[in-house]
Amino acid sequence: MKKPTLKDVAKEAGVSVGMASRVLGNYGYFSEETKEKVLKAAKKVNYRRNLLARALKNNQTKAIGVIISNIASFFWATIVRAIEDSANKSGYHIIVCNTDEEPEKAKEYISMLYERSIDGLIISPSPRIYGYLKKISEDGLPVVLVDRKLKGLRVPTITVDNENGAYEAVKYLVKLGHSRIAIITGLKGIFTSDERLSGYNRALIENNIQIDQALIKEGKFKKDMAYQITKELVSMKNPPTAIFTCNETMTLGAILALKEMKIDISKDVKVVGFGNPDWIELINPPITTVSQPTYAIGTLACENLLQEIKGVRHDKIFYNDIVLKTELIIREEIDN
Amino acid sequence: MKKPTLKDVAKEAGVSVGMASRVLGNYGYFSEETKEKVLKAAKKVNYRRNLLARALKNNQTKAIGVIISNIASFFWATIVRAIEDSANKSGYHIIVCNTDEEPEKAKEYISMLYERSIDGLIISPSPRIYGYLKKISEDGLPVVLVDRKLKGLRVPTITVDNENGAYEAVKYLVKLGHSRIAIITGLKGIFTSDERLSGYNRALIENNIQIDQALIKEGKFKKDMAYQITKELVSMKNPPTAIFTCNETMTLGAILALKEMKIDISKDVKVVGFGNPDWIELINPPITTVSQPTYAIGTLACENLLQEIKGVRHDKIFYNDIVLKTELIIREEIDN
DNA sequence: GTAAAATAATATAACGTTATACTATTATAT
DNA sequence: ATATAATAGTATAACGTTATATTATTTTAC
Repeated sequence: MKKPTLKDVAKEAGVSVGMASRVLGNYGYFSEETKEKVLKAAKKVNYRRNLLARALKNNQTKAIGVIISNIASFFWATIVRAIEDSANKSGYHIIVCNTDEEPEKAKEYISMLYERSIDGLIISPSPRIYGYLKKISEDGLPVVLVDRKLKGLRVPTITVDNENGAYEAVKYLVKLGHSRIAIITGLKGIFTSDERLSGYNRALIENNIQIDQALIKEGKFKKDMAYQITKELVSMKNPPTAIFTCNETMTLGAILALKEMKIDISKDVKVVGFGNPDWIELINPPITTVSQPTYAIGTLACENLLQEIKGVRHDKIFYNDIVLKTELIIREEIDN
Repeated sequence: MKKPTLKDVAKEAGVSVGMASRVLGNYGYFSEETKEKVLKAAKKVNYRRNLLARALKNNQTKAIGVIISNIASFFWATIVRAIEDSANKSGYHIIVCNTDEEPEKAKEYISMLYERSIDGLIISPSPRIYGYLKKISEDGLPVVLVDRKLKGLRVPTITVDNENGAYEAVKYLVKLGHSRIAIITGLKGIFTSDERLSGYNRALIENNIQIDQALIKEGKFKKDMAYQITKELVSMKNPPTAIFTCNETMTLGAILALKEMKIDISKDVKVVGFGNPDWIELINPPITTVSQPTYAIGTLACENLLQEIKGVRHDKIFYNDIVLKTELIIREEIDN
């Protein structure tokens, strides 16, 4: 019933607890004879080490906290999968926390993770928790930001070039002849939302297209909001001829709205989306999207965190700020 | 730098460690005066409890292991999200493990989770690890199976009615006039695969349709395999007029193959799929799918596990075996 | 007014490790 | 032959909690 401990192994082998620990941990001095006795005893009593006790003693839990908005999305599920793969390889495990973009939830989770003595934290932060993160990071906890930067936080950061990704996408639409291009943005204030909006603006300005505030709508990364907004956009007196959606979920919402309204997305209203989940290929006629290397983002985030955990981290001036490239995947046949 | 402990609080408040623990834990006797001193001291030294130490002492980690095939899929991501929501509400956290259906990985994870002293395990099992699970469950670890049953394991189980779901889907195809219906199954031996195949068989037999082994293909739950198999099916001398795909990933693969081959899925080859992610709505013309209550599955799994963790669990004859209903979502206009 | 009961606080022993200090025995070097 | 170093092992003290036994004080009861 009760789990066997080192004490049980030691008793069975007829040695001290310390000796058993040495053999099983393979450090310090012990004779061949003792080794065999201990190993046999461990097997006999069916011993398994208690990582909890070890964590308390060694002051490292081999646990990594992961705070994101919502695992139930293609983007984050892929990143988290990559993080877990990478962490597991190094004997770490991850604790996944979903905030739904609510700062209060994030704070609670950070607090909980701190109490659980995680060795490091990977977080997709909102500016609202800047102070919290700053404190926790300066307190000595290794932190890596993923998908979003946070000005002032000098910690490794893995992002993609959102501004340029959006710029390329919108420029592409301009090249196709569009001048009334709407954008459905993410939640205002979030790094990726703002950067993608910047890219949108730059593409328009560079092409001397007047920015129309009526075409800039905040979809908050939500499918249903994008769905609603799309319907509204199309119903305008002077509707856009193209819509740029700022994440995959909103791309889905927009497409569903257009489909329902029987609008031809190859002619009447073109859609280009940020994010490239595998089901994008289902859209008919096909749409162009901005692809992000999601799995690589997760891997890099974890690898950088493990680096931080291992190495000298604080009072350091240099830190990684990795910006990965996006790729514009053009899917329609261009004949104009 | 170092985290403040109860010792620091006690020293600051001028009381014993035990007293500080009592006040903060709100148990046993303590005076109003002491209470205030301790609370003030805790705030002053910025005390945060150490859940690791508590876990070691109390012999409960408030950690739940979750072993699934792959979080990077709509189905599992939703279930895991539900589990996390439910666990978090009760002060638990989850450790997610991806096996990719490899029994060796599952065994390693179970071993790791055991060493980490999880309080309970939610697992989507393969028959290959029956022995392992049996042992660990009889050893006293609360276990709940999710999505798949395992004969002989007397632990709470949350599944959907796979057999009936598949039966209804195939019956629907028969009703539409199809008699050459192919099935792309999941990994052989896995509960859901076998049950869905059973439902397929029953629907055909009941309708006096000869079962043709050439139309039964193992897609192993993989998109690429379903893609390949679909191409092969269509290229047969006597090809099927309908395909039943056994999970959402394979539905995607099949549809992409048919699309690429320019096959009309409303006439030439009909597709009905098990699983109903939100992007299904993108498919044009629409297809019929079997919908599962994914979020509810996760919630129930976690709630049942928490029940097990709390209550008397062993030597018990009765245990929950919850089978949720699926729903056939018919999307094409029936005009024949 | 004294016994019993309730309250308040402390000291100590776990939980299962690992690291350190220490003792005892060999092996090596001069 | 003896000092030195390497080897083998034990005992003990942490890590930060919480529960228990213990002592001391106050309150209540009859």
